Amino acid sequence: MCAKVLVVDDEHEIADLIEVYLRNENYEVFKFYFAKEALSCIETTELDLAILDIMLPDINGFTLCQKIREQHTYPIIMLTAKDEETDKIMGLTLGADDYITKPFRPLEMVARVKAQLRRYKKYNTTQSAAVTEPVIVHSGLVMDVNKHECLLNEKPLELTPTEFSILRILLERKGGVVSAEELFHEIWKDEYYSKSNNTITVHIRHLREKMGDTVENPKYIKTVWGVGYKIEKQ
Amino acid sequence: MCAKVLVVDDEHEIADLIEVYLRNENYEVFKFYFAKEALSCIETTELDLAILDIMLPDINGFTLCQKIREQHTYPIIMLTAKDEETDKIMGLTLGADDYITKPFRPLEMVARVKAQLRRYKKYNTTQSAAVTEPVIVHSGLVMDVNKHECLLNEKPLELTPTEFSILRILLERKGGVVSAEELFHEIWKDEYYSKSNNTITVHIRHLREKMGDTVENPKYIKTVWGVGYKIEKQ
DNA sequence: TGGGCTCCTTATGAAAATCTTAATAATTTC
DNA sequence: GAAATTATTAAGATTTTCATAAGGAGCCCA
Repeated sequence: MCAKVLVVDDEHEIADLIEVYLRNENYEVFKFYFAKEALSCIETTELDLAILDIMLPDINGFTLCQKIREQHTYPIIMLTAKDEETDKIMGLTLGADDYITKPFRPLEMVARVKAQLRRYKKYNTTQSAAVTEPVIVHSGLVMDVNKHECLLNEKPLELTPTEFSILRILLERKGGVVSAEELFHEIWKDEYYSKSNNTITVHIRHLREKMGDTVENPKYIKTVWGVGYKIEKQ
Repeated sequence: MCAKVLVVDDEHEIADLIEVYLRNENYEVFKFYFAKEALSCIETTELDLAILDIMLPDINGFTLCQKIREQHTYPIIMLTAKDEETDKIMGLTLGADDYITKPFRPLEMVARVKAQLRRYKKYNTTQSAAVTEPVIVHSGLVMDVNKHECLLNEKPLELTPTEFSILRILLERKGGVVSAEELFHEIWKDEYYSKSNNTITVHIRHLREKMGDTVENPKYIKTVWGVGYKIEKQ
C-alpha cells in the first residue's frame, strides 16, 4: 500500500532527516546507519525505492547499489557529497536512477523520491542503469537538474522556470509522449486543467524558439498529433 | 501508516472514481454504495477521513455525518449536487469540514482530501463543526473556494491566484499563525524556500492593499513578529 | 481516388496580467 | 544602537490570455 523506502547513511542526522520527511509523506522507512544492516532488509522486504549514501563505513554505496540491482528493479537514489565528482560519474554506470548532492534541501529530496516512485509505478521500470541527471540527448543538449542549468551545444540555454520544467519532464520520459495535460499536472499540481488552457502550447513554442526548433522539422520537441509532445531518444 | 478513507456514495461511478484516485495516492479506501453498509465500518475501523454523498438511498448523508461526529473527530467531506443549495447550508451546521460539488474534477477532490488530512494530522482537530468553505470572517469577508471567489463587504475582492491562495490558507488556519515559509511551501510545493525570497511579503502587501488593511492597525492580516501572519477569529 | 467540407487540435503573436527581484526604508527586539 | 525581520516601491521577468491562423483527420459524395 504505502511505498517502502530503504535509507542507508552513516551520518545519523542525514538519515534521520530523510526518515522524518519521508514518514511525513506516509512512506514506510527502513533506516540503517550501516550497509551490513541493510543487507537482510534488501533480501526480505519488498522495497519500492532505496536511498544510499556513497560513503559508507563498511560496504561501499556502489557495491550496495549493485547488490540491489542484481535482484531488484526499483529506483535507487544515491547521496553524494558536493565534491565527489569522480564518484558521481562512476555512479552513472552502476544502476542508480538519480543522485542528490549533500547538503540538500529536504523538500527537493522528497520531490525526487516522488518523481522516481511515479515513474516506477507507472512504467514499472527504472532508468535502465542511467541516472536521471544530468541528462544528455542529441549529444548537444545537456540538462543538470541539480544545478538547474541547461546547455545546448556547449552554450547555456537560458530557460524560465516553467520552460525548464517542461523540458525536464520531456527528457525524463526519454522519448515517451507526454500530453499537455500531463505536463500541466506535473507542473502545477493541484491546479485544474481545461482544454481551453493553452499555456503549455505557448511555453512549448518559447522552448522551441530558444532551442532553434521549427514545428515542421523539429530536432528536439516533436508534436505527436492528438497525443502530446516528445523528445525522441538519440 | 496510510490514511484510511471512507467513501459512501450510491452512484457507483462516482464512488469508483474517488476510489481509484485515492488509491493512486496510496490511501486505503473503504467504499460503500449504501450508508447502512458503512455503519459497521465506522464502528470497527480507525478512519482518517470520510467522504459522504448527501443524497443516499437508505440513510441521509447528514445523519451519517452526525453519527460519525458523535464518536470521531476526523475530517468529513460532503458531496453535494450543484443545485442542493439548501442542503448545503444545512451541511454547514452538521459537523462536516468541507464540501465538494458534483460534478467535480478528480484532482481537485484529491487536493481537498490532502488538505483536510494535513490539517487533521497536524493539529488533530477538525474545523469545529464549520465547513472550510465558504469561510466567513469578520462578518465581512467571504471566500468560496469552490467558485474561487471572494467577497469583502458584499463587494467582490479581485485577487490574483497567489493572493487567493495566501488568503485561503490564512483563513483555513482560523487565527493560527502561518509563517512565510509555510505559505511558500503550501503554494509552490516542490520549490525551495530561502529567507532572501520576499515574494510572500510582497503578496501580503498586495492583499492588504486590496483589503484596505494597514500594517499598523490591520483588520484582517496581522503580522506576528518573528513568526508569521494570521487572521484572527472574529 | 480524391476534392472539398467540417471539426478538432496545435501554432502564433502580441497584449495584459501576474509574479519576482532588488534596493531601500521602517520596525521590532535585545 | 545593532541586528534581524518585515514593509515598501517600482522595475523587470515571466506567465497567461486572447484572438486568430494553420494543420491534420474523418467524412461525404462525385
